[in-house]
Amino acid sequence: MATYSRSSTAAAFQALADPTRRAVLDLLRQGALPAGQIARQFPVSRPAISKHLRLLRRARLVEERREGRHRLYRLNAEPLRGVDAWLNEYRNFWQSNLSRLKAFVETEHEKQSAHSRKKEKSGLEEKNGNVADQS
Amino acid sequence: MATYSRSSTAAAFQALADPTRRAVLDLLRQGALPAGQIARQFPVSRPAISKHLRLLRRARLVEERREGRHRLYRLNAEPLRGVDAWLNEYRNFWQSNLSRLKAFVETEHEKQSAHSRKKEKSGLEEKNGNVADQS
DNA sequence: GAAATGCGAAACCTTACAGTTACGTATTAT
DNA sequence: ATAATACGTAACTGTAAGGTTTCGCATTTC
Repeated sequence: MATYSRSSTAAAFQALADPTRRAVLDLLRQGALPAGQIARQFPVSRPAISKHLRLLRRARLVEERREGRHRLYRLNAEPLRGVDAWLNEYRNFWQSNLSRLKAFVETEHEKQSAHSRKKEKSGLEEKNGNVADQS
Repeated sequence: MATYSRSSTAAAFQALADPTRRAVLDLLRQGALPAGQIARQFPVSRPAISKHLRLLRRARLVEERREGRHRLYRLNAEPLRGVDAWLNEYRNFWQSNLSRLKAFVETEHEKQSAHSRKKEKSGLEEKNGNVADQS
């Protein structure tokens, strides 16, 4: 697909995929920096960083401000709110909550396949329903 | 770069970059599903979904369990904890906190470029220091 | 056993992207 | 004016990604 949703959140997700870009954002958390000083912190060429910055700017995760012959890049965390909101729907899942459910479903499954193997008719929707119970 | 950090968090970030994969995870929040039923919900071919699932599995965001001739995929949100942790460092930035700082820096800059343009010697580190104060 | 079902893997194509070097352009310094 | 600085852009390369169609392999069903 690759062009599914052009929301700013989607752009943020895509921008965050690259570890160098995440590191650039990490760096900018401590204050705005000119492109050159950013590039100096990474084992890649300046144009490479320039391109990362352009992508980050497209995702509105950084803002550029021309300052004489410098170009200062400043972090704009606002698009990360969308990322956070998406993640929010998953918070329940990584608490002990799911671990217990997971264990339950698995032992349940082993019991079933261990002694009554023949009546495995619609085991699909069954499991489906089970797991859905966690919400 | 593209092979910078092989941590599971990095893999998660990369997996989340694709909107289809995020949608698959959203779907699986409601319960485990076999590949076919997942594929049916998307306007792409089944093998395409298969590949997405493989990537998600590599990132440990889903777990596969063979169930007769089905393969059930279940959400595993645990790797998202790393994503959340990364994001955590940015939470302060999208609160009113930064907005005020941002406004301050900008008016400060306009004042400076408006009346004393000549003594702009090391305005770089200066600004740098300013913005760093937000932490 | 033969047919049907449910998938993954292979082979292939196209586009995106991270990286490079070389060049152009604007700004400050001399 | 000239040189140096600080960048971005262009052009090119290699590789990974997402997509498709074709094929093959288990597992049920008949």
